[in-house]
Amino acid sequence: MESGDRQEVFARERQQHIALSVEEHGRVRVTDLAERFAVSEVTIRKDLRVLETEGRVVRAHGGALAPSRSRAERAFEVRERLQRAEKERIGAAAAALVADGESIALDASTTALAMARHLKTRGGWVHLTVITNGLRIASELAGHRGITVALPGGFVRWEAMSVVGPLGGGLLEKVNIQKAFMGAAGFTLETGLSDATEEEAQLKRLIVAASSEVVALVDHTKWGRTAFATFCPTDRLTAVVTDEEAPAGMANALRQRRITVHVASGLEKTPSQSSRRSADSTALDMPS
Amino acid sequence: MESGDRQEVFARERQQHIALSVEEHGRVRVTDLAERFAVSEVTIRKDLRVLETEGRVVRAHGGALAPSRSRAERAFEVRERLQRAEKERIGAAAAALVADGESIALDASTTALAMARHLKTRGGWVHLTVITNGLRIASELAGHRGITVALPGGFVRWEAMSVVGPLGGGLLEKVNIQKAFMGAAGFTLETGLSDATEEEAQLKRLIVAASSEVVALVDHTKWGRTAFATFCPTDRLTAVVTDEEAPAGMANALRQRRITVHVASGLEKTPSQSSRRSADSTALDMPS
DNA sequence: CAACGAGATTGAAAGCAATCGGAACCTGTG
DNA sequence: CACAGGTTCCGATTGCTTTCAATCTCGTTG
Repeated sequence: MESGDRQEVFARERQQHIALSVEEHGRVRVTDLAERFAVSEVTIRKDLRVLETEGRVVRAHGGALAPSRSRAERAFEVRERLQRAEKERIGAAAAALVADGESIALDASTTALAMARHLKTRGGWVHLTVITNGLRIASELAGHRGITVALPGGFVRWEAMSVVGPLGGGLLEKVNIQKAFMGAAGFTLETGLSDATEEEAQLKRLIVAASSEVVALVDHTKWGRTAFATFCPTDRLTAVVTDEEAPAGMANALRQRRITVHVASGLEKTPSQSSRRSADSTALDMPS
Repeated sequence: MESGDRQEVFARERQQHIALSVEEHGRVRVTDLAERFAVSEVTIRKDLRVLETEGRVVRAHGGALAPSRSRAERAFEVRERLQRAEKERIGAAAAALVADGESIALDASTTALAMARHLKTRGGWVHLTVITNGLRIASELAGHRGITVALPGGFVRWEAMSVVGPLGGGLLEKVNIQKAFMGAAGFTLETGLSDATEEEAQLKRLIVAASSEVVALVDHTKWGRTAFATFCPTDRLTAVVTDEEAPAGMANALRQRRITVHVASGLEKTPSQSSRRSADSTALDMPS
């Protein structure tokens, strides 16, 4: 950019070339690109980071690869990777709150997916009914002994692999749900649980309305944030499952409102014998 | 691939190859992989550990195995393999019958899944609406430019990864469908299209009722067989897409009833320029 | 028109993290 | 118990992130 004989090459322009190169060859290396465009490797890495957030390449140590899967799968997997460890723990703790014979609802969040995997692993169900608007969750749980899966009807939102829309009402108005386990994009005391899109929020409101109890599944990054559309006020919540880094002040405020706060710590390792009674080990007491 | 002139391969890339290898062969051995990628066995074991945490392989002494798929996935895959080549061709021919701007319905059959894959590949859609009760199809088509996917509500039948049940009515009573593409377990002139379970047939009847035209997707093994529940009488059919081995007599009888019979031969290869008019190349004339 | 500041782009440098394989040591399997 | 196979720890190397400052563009202001 500074001087010399090179022609002007805008950053954006260079990124396009990199993207094309990845498309063509399937893989590129940082060192090669730096040489080819006569810029530093730092700059190339910045370009790759931009392209990665756009979903056009997948970064790897030393370079980048062409994204293999379809757009929907990619978008979903990116979200799934974020705070994976926390979601895993939250999912395990939430799964422990479910008793055989219940009817529960799960939304289409990645945290609920983690929970579904734990329900699946636990096994031994005689009659568990799961209502979900998440295609991934439905696929995951289908065919497991003792688990019945129901989906509301509607349009498929590929960003979340979820079913939304006014058409979905039919099922949700007819069923009774004991506990709804809901992820969210934001969670504050004042606004409750909120999500990024109105259509997703609409369907979640229906789920909430059909449920006796509502359990929020929110890792610490969701606390204190507000997303576009609220679908569940704080007072409607029965319990909140979160991780250790959630702000203590807000957690205490929730307890004062008689909302149980389950903190899923990374320590508890009871994969097999965690019956539904013993597993909420860290509930109700949070250090500091 | 094997050795010698090995180019720099990113760790992530190598892991992808290992995962593919496991998927394909069902099992891999550490020593083989170490030789193939010209890295130490320690490194391969680290790769396998990563892939295991991602759930893509299951480690074992000496190597790794493909993760045992769920009952639902196994059942589905078995059906998918049967007459795969025929289903592939039928799917391609059927996809050629779809025009941009239409609303179509697909059932949860594996033949419809093959068709969906062709719709996806074809691309260039501006506004195609697909109503399906197949979870696999919905997942496959979601997120593709110009394609809107809708699902009826209901319970998930794991055997077919389909949505069934009386609750699903809501959506299907409100929408208009131009063409319904329906697989079947049996097809005769007298009984029409039939399926093995009543609940699946119930939902298909709703789809048929909501559609202007009905196109049957039936490979030759379905002809002349009758399954438990009929969901569409022969006279309701607009067209039938099948393969070359379908009985000529029955095909002619269909044509006499003014039902178009498309025979998907293995020869035609018109992936790009097959507009909706030209694509029924083998329709209406069946040799021998 | 010069001066100024906000914003974008770039890369040098320093510190951090991932990758890899060797070696010592542990473990599952026959 | 023998031993192939696995784990853990370590250091070397390479690549990555962050910080910070230099440079350039562009719009605004005096």
